Amino acid sequence: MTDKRDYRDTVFLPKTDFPMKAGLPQKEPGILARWQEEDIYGQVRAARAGRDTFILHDGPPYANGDMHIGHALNHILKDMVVRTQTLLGKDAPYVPGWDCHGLPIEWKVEEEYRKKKKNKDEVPPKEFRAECRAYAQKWVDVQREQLKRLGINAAWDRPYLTMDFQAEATIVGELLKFAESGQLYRGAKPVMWSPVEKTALAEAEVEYEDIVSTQIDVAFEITDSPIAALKGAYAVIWTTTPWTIPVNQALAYGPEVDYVLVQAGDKRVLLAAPLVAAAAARFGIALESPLWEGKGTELAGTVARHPMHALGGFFAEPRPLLAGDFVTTDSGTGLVHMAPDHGEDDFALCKAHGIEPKFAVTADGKYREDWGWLGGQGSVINPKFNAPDGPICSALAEVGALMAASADYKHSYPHSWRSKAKVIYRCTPQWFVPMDQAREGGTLREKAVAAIAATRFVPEKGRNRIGAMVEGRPDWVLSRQRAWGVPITLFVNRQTGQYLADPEVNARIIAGVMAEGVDAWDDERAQDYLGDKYQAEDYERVTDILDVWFDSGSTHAFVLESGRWPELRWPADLYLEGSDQHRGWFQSSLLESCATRGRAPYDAILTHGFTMDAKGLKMSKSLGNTISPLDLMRDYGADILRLWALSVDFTEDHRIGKEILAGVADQYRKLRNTFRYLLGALADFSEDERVAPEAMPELERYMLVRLSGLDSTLRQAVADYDFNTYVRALTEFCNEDLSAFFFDIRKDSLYCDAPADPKRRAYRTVLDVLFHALVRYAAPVLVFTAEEVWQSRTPGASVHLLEWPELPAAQADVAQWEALRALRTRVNEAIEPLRREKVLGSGLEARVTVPADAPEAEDGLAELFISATVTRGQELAVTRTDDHKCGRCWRHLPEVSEDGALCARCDSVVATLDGQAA
RNA sequence: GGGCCGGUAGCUCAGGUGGUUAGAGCGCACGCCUGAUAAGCGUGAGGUCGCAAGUUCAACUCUUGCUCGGCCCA
Repeated sequence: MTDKRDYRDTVFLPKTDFPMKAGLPQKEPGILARWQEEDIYGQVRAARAGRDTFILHDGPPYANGDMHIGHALNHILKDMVVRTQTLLGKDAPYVPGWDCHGLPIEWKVEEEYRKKKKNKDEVPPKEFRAECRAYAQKWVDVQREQLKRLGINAAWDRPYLTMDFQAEATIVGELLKFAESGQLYRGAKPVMWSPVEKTALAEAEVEYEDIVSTQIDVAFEITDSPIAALKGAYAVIWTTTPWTIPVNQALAYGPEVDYVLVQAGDKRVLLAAPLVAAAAARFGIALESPLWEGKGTELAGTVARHPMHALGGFFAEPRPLLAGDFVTTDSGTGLVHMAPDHGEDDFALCKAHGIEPKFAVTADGKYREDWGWLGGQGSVINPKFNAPDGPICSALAEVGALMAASADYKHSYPHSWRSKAKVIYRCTPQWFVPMDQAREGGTLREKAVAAIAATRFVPEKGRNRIGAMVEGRPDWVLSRQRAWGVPITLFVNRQTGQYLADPEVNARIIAGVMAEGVDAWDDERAQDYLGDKYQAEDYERVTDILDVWFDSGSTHAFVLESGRWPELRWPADLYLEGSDQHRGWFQSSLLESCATRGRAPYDAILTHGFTMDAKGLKMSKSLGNTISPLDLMRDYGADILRLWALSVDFTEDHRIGKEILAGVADQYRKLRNTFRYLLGALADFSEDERVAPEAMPELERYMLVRLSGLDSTLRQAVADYDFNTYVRALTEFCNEDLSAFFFDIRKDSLYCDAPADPKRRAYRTVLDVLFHALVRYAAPVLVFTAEEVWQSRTPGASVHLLEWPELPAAQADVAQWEALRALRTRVNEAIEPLRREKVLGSGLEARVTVPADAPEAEDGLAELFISATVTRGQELAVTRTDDHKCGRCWRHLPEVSEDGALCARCDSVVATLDGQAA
């Protein structure tokens, strides 16, 4: 025994084939293929059949283009919700969907036509819609594969599409519920209108860009006023849209604004006092001291006339000065010209005074042929048309009404986001849902506000955001003058202007759309739908289509309620989308459902922020800072992307970039190694080895208590949808409690104690408990890695069928252990200087003296400190031990006769092993 | 331009109702181990808590303004 024997082969080291290096980009597709082959989604459904359900209703992404980082984040979060609920034992089905109608797809198809020099208007609508349908289907298929790759567990072979005939029929049915209950009206209203696309645009279809416009000052002669000084003077208005002057019908002043009358050359002009200097600069003449001053309210009853009054007719009518709260002294003259056809404020103010819009500008942006001034001319968005030397300004100059004109006003102006062309406000007949119509149970607005109060918001601030929007929003404009969408299936009586709301007719319409889709709404079938009671020639068949937000706002009806997905139910437990959807889907669903069912289609709303680049700036193609989830999955793997999404504070805007991903990858490696250690340390573990918690050493029992603490933290995090806390708690537990503490201390026992030693058996029992808990905790996050870990120990059924772990109850003196861990930290601090001085290297060489009143550990402090002998004395001190080093366990113990000899424990273990070998 | 939200160490995040030297993990530096080894352990250095005023005995925490960024709207 005196020869220096190498005891390496008597030490029980961890044994595993589980690789340290993940190789996720290569490995994940294989796991995915197996899940698909074995129908993992169906297996989970079967495993949870009959349990309480948790319904997350998927908000449909638009079927246009590749998956981007926002889609990835959103779907990872949804998958995390579904998987954690499933882990908790709920039946949480997930039916994905896509939004398929709408302008962007239509535009893409038109673009194809333009490339082929084909005119869209020559293509039969039916054919055009078929191409839109095919285009949408193509991107549904592309996005489906991309989302699958993220490891999202969903009913990928049974998604919902808003263009399914059943969906289209349900949307029509929902619209007709509005009709039958009288919650629709046809009105005229200025809406955003694109003269290029000849259609009304939704706010979402408009973007703002800086442009330079012509600004003009126009003098309106005052013909009558209670203030004598104003008669014969000129009210001067300022505008950046000269083309609206031919449609002017009134002027507006601010009631609280101070006005002055000043001499401007040969004219006396009226304008706001604070703006005199700026106006003088534009006019290029001095504006002399006031001839009159007064408050806006004094201008009531003042009447002016249009500069082109000589044209007679419309232009000869009086232009009253009206009080408008929206008038400010920020710019212009403090007097605003009103064209109710072309501005929201204008429309509202004029309507209140009985002045109706004139519909002077046609769909393509020209004045209609019979218009008294500039009839047939335009387009009104053309800069030359509006220029200081253009037809409008020239005519105004001729009659001496143009005070100033210059093409130099820089401002932000709305443009169509597809054509990039300028848009205008234009009054057109549109279908509306009234927000404030008095009804049983309150107005739609009141119902929506009440529904918001009854909904849970995570984070809570979302309530305020959608609440403010609903309280302030105007009536819902439902109609679009486009081709690719669900038709507004209404018949309007040509005599009365009333739409038909006959349930029998409506039932036939719905049946028609169910059978043939939106193509069923055509003239040829009008009489079939109307039946015997009505004559087709008496009715106008509405040809507008529905705002796509009405489509998506109806998903709850055709997905949750229809029975086509029997695993679902109405209402949903949760809607989960980006915070932009407070204006979008959350709201359209809320309004649709409140109007037809009196409550929200969801119990809770979870929102996430947006993903910025590494510097916190938004991603855009023009900045070239976009990061594609497809690239990330190729380079890092889906599990890394998932870990990133679940590590950041998704409720706010958050960042992604190289450094951040490197950090996430480090975090991943640590988790992976924890599992690798568990697998290796548990090699050949069998049930015979298991020890009851009561029979375990204190350290093992303490670790079980720590684990149950982690368990509570994770459960709470799931309940709060606080995934950042979930991931952080999990990794910190692995790092601090396990790797740096428990595993490190018990290394000696695992390696050197006899397999049958009660301490080692207890340790391995706890490792087994840890394994089963941690692999489940990790499964919703690292879906691929958890499966790889699980399969490597227990090949067969998927880890994703398992339920939340049940932990053995254990007792430990936690306060005592906290004191011990604090002491351990102080000992480590004390060892460090000796390392610097090369007095010792390994902590096993440290002889530690602790204060007499220091806490004691069951198996001694040396084991806890991973040090040599520990004694008690006055204060904490460390010296190098005099004891010799055991040749097997490397501990320095008094009983070891010389370096390389064995300690009592090792001697016994080796003897047994030698005996077995012999 | 308006509404709402956010800006804590290199990174990701904690910091009830204002109260001693602002915390964690990772990364980094230095060191230990070489029987979890492209692993494990230890120690340490990093922050004028976006900026500026104000309220207060006391502010990362309250108020105002500014700034940067974001979403929505105009």
